[in-house]
Amino acid sequence: MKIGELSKRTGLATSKIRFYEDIGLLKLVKRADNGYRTYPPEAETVLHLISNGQKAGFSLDELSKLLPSDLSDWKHDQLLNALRQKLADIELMEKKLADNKRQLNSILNDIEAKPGGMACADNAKRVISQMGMGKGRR
Amino acid sequence: MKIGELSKRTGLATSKIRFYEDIGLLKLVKRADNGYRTYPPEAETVLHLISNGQKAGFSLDELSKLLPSDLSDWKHDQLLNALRQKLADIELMEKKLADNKRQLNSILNDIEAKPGGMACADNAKRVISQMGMGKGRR
DNA sequence: CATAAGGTTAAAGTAAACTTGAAGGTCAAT
DNA sequence: ATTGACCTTCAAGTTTACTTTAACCTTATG
Repeated sequence: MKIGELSKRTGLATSKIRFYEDIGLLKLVKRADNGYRTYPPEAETVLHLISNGQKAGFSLDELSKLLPSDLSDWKHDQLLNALRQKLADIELMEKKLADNKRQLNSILNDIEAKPGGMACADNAKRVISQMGMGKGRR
Repeated sequence: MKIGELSKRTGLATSKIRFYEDIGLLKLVKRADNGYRTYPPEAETVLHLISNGQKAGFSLDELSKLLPSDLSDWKHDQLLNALRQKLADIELMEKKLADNKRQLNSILNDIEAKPGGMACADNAKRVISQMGMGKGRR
């Protein structure tokens, strides 16, 4: 298929598809006699893998190391490990969020229970300050 | 505290902390007589919130709309609102994380459950078709 | 007093992931 | 044969999120 059809099938802009080729991420492409790009149906699969990989937090650089040019060459184990690592990261973050949520809820309950108090605001500030969602390195 | 201490406490580069101030994301800062930035302890909390917000998939732009501008100026009424807002923020983060996680899990499950004689390429296609995610817009 | 360590600014540079623009070639239909 | 849709390349522009650089000021220490 030509790039326009691939674009419609995947919902990705043609510029994006050409860009992925430029950076060596999408290698499943030949040229027709007129110079037009021609894609096998597999290309659609690869593009979906790329999009979903990005949604799951992978950079294009990571993806180009993970995805093979040929799907039958898929580095199965490598991909599995990478996916499991991302999943672990997310689960850790969910835990922290749940903790923070629980703390916030208890603060809210306290404040709503005794509206006149002056200490409650200070207390709230204290708890908020302790809301260590872990050391935030990126 | 001065910027160096805040940097050490949070693990964030001083350039990053100044940058967050530049774009109006970190407003918890005064100036000493010598011109040095001076931060209240709450600044550490806010920076952790920012880092973790980013990890949860928020852009700095989204975060500057979500985060309270001044933790130290919170009054009782505002505190309640801020807490409720924060709770809503966290729930939003949880949704994003759940989204990411669902994405990853569906990929993982399908790859792990790879039926015996199925070729990698075919399996990959099956994975994609079952992701139901359709067209990868971001 | 000298010097290092740490603070200040403004501006420029970087990297990722694209998009846009210009100038043009190809193809199907009227 | 001309229009319009679709294709090409290459370069330059954009956005986000920072870092680096340069020149300079302030504070602590030997």
